[in-house]
Amino acid sequence: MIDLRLLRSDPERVRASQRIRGEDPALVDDLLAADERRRAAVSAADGLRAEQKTISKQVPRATGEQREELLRRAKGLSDDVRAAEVEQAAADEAVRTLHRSIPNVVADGVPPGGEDDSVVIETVGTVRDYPEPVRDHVEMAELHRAIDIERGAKVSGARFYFLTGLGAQLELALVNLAMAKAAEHGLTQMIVPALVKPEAMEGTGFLGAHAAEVYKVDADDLYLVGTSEVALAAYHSEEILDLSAGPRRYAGFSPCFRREAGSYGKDTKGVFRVHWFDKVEMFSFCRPEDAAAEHQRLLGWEKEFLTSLELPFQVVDIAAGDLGSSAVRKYDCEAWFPSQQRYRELTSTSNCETFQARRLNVRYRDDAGRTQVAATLNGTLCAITRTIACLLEVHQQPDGSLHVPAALRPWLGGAEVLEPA
RNA sequence: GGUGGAGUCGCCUAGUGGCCGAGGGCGCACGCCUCGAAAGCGUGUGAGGUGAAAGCCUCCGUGGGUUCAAAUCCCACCUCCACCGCCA
Repeated sequence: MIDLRLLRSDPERVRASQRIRGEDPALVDDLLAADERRRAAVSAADGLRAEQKTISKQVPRATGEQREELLRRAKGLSDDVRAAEVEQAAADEAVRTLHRSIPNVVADGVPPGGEDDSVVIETVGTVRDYPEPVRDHVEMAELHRAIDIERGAKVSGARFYFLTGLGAQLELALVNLAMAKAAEHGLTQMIVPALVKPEAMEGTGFLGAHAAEVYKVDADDLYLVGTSEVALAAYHSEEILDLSAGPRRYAGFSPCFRREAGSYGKDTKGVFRVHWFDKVEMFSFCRPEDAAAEHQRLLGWEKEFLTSLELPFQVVDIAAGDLGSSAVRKYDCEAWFPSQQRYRELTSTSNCETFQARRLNVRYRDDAGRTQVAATLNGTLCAITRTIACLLEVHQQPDGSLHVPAALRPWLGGAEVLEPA
C-alpha cells in the first residue's frame, strides 16, 4: 500500500505514477475522498464514544431519578455509537479496497512504457562463438542425462521434470554456492515454508493482478509460494525491528510454484518455464532512506554470482508498466541463451520501499525513537532450474561435453569438464 | 484426529461487570549516591490513530454477542502446552 501521508501532501505525484504505469489516475481522487470520509467518521465515532464513557462512569454513583435519567441517555448514546461504528467500518473498508488497488509509486528515472520499453543499462561478459551444432539445453540435458522431462510430464504433467544424476548434482552445487556467497555477504541463511497463509500472500502483493498465477490449497486455506520472498517478507510481520545496526538481510531457500496461467505456448520447450523450481532468494529489511542504495547492493551481488558462473548477461531497468504492483523499481539480469540467440531473465531484484511493509506491518524505530514503516527489497540469487538450463547451453563444448565454471567445481568433485553420460 | 489446560503492556505475574488502559516484580533508561562500580534510593518505561500541543479515541490472542458499562459474562475461531492416536 502506498503512503497515505504522501497521497495527502502530494496527490499529483501519485496520479503521475498511475499514468506512467498505465493505471487509472482517477482512483487517486477516489482514495482521497474515501480517506476524507473515513477521517470524518473516525472523529464522529470518537466523540460519541467519549461522551458515552463519561456518562457510563457516572451511573454507579447516581441514585433514583438521576440514575434513571443517566441510563436513558446512556442507552441512547449506545445506539448512536453503534451506528457511528458501522459507518466507520464501512468507511475503513472503502479506503482499504481503494488503497490496495493502487500500485506503488514508481521511482524517479524508471523508463516509461510497457514490457518492450525496458532499458538495457549494462552488458557484462562476452558472448563467444558457438560452432555448429549449437545444442539447446534440452539436447544437452539428454546428452548428459541431467533432466528427465518426459517422465516429469508422465508423473506430474506439462512443465514438470525430474533432475537426474548431473542435473541433481548441479542443483545441489548451485544451492551450496549461492548459500555460501550469501553467508559471505552477511545474509542469514534461511530455509523457509513453501505454504503460507493468505495474509502473507496478500501482504506481499501476490493476490492482486497476479492471483491467477498462484496455487491455492483450498482444503487448508493455504497458498503455495511462487518465491520465498513471501515467507521472508512475512517473517517479521507485526514486528518492530531494530535497524540501527543496518539492514536485516536474509537468503531464503525454498521451492517455488507458479501456475503460469496465460503463458500457454510460451517457452514450452525444456525447463525454461516450469510450474515448480527451487530458488535462493535474497531479502532485505532497511530504512526507506537506505532502500535505493540497498537495491544497488542486491543487484551487485546478483551480478557477482552470474559472473562467477561465467555467464554473459545484461542488466535491464524494467519499465514502469512492467514493474508489478509492489515495486518502485526493478532490475533484471538477463543471461545469454545461445540456442535462442538472445538474453533471457535469470534474476530480478525489486525495491518495494514501504509498500509491502505497510501491509505486513513491519516497522523500525527511527533516531527520534518513533516507529516508522520499514522498506523491503528482494532479489534472486539463483533460480536453480533456469540457471541449470543456461549453464548447459552456455558452457557446452563442440563435442557435447560441459565446461564447469571454477566456482562450481568444489561441489562437483573438482571436475573442470563433464563428459556426456 | 481425540481429550484436558492456557493466552494480560520486552519477560513473569495481579486482576470474575463500573475509580482498570490495567497493579506488582524483573529487565531497561535517566538521575542521586560512589574515585569507579555493585547495592540502595528516586523518576520513567507498550502500540496505533488524530492533533502544533494539551488532550481525545482504539487495542488485555482474533472476530462476534450480551450490557448504560466487558480484561472480567456468552459464542466461534486461532495459537501454544500436556497426554493419547498416527507419522518422516
